[in-house]
Amino acid sequence: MTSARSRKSGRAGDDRAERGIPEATVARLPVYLRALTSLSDGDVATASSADLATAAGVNSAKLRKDLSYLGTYGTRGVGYDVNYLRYQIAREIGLTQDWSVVIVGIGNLGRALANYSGFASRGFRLAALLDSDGARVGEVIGDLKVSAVEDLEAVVRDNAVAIGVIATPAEAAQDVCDQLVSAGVSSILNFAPAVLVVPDHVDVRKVDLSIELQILAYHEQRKAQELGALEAGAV
Amino acid sequence: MTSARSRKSGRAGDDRAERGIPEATVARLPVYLRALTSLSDGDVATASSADLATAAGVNSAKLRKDLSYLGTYGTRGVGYDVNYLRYQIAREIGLTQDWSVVIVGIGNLGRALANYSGFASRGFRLAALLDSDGARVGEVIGDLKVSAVEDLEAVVRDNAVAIGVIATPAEAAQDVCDQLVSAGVSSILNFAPAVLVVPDHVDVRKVDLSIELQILAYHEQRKAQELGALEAGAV
DNA sequence: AGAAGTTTGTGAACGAGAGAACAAAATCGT
DNA sequence: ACGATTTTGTTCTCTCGTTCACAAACTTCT
Ligand SMILES: NC(=O)c1ccc[n+]([C@@H]2O[C@H](COP(=O)([O-])OP(=O)(O)OC[C@H]3O[C@@H](n4cnc5c(N)ncnc54)[C@H](O)[C@@H]3O)[C@@H](O)[C@H]2O)c1
Ligand SMILES: NC(=O)c1ccc[n+]([C@@H]2O[C@H](COP(=O)([O-])OP(=O)(O)OC[C@H]3O[C@@H](n4cnc5c(N)ncnc54)[C@H](O)[C@@H]3O)[C@@H](O)[C@H]2O)c1
Repeated sequence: MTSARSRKSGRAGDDRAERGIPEATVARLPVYLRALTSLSDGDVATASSADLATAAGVNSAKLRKDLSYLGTYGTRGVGYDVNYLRYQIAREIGLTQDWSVVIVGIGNLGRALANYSGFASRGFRLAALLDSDGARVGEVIGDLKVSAVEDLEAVVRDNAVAIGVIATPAEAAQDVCDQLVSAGVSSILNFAPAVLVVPDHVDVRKVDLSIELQILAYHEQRKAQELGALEAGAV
Repeated sequence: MTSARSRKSGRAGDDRAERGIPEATVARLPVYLRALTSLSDGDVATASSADLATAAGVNSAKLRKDLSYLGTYGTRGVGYDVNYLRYQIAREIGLTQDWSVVIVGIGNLGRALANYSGFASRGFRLAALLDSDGARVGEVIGDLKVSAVEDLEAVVRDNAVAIGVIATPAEAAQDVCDQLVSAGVSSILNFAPAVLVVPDHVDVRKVDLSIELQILAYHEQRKAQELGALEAGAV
């Protein structure tokens, strides 16, 4: 997994963006991208790290350090050229090319995802919607028809699909995941509350509503306790 | 914000779970809880840290350390009592009480969320569905009727709502957020692609599909580049 | 009872990330 | 031309999180 990661620069004289941006930074780049797009829409040509940091909701030092991993795209005393930086980040993330995506499990959530316009807006193209329920196959959502899950392998092959979205019940998730992986998908976004086991070369990210709510509940409870302790102390 | 955090134990002799579990641990507790529930359903009475770690998809040492923040609930040479540990985690997170939740923005996504059964299963009770679109008000989803967003304050007050879910377009998110906060909500789960500004005492967590896809795309691109470099090197 | 085998809880080493602080590099005003 | 001002890029320090490794504590077998 880490075979080629810690190698110091491949070719001589190529220190720029030395293959390997910290994970925490990668997770923030899309946020910066969004902030830049919003500034660009407002006809702002140049922005300082402080401006950008405010728009992105982060510390300005952190933002500058993040951007420094990509290269030196700013100008001291001036700031960053909004459109130029936007393009550089997009290129670094890989948004200058299109990505084909399949959604498996077209229930409540899958249908919402299929209808989501923000999907296509950033170079993510829906190649197919797949479901195992015969009653759902053939239904039209947006501009796509729901296909049978049996077509998965053909769809992935024909559309060079790299990213699979799982929106099935938890029980089916691992099975669907295995099918995706064996068809050649190497990135998976999982909405089902299940732990997925995948080979090393496959990336999995999960979105879990229930976990988010529980984290909020924990802090909410703590706030209440703190208040209680405060009142008790005041007596 | 950190006023009472670094104080050493409140009462004498009360070192157990000394108010303040690391954030990374808090985020994993719900995963452990899910693993325990699944084991309990399979009539497993006792599980070792290795068993649990496998079920939760984490390192066993990490799991043990996480659990040690709650107290010493395991037995050396044996493992953990599944149901006992399950209760302890649930209590620590605050799931032994019910939490009232409102969803604002009943479009594609909000409707899917409202239909989501996994919501209620863990002590999260939907108090209301709110939308600003008059055409949507009155529509029935699940066992709730969509209310006008003008009712927000009354709903929050009458149901002691602590958690608000935002599923409106990005443009409306900050405005809705402000309304929620001023009505008394102190935890917010945001699905809109917008940076929310809130007072210190309010917690915000975001779920952002677009960001997740972009992170996957970055790694996907890197994998492809690595492969390319490998082939070039082999020539 | 005592030896052998398990498994927890935690100290210590290591690594990653956040933020403060500042020198270097650019612009602007005179 | 040159000092004052702005703002980046980076170094340094500190905090937080992960993982290893092992003594302590428990069970089981003889
Ligand atoms: N609805 C939500 O708001 C929400 C929120 C968070 C998480 N989730 C999770 O997302 C998942 C989907 O939720 P939902 O509400 O859409 O459920 P759903 O029951 O409405 O839809 C599930 C769909 O998956 C299909 N399916 C089942 N097995 C399949 C298989 N092996 N291959 C292909 N398709 C299969 C079903 O036919 C159905 O259409 C669940 O795991 C749920 O826990 C949903
Ligand atoms: N649909 C998805 O799968 C998906 C996925 C990821 C993120 N999102 C995000 O979630 C949000 C909702 O997406 P959607 O597809 O459901 O959009 P949508 O347009 O279908 O629904 C938005 C709803 O919000 C309501 N609304 C607008 N302004 C409001 C206000 N001020 N107060 C109360 N209600 C208001 C609208 O009437 C509408 O019903 C968007 O920000 C979107 O970017 C959606």
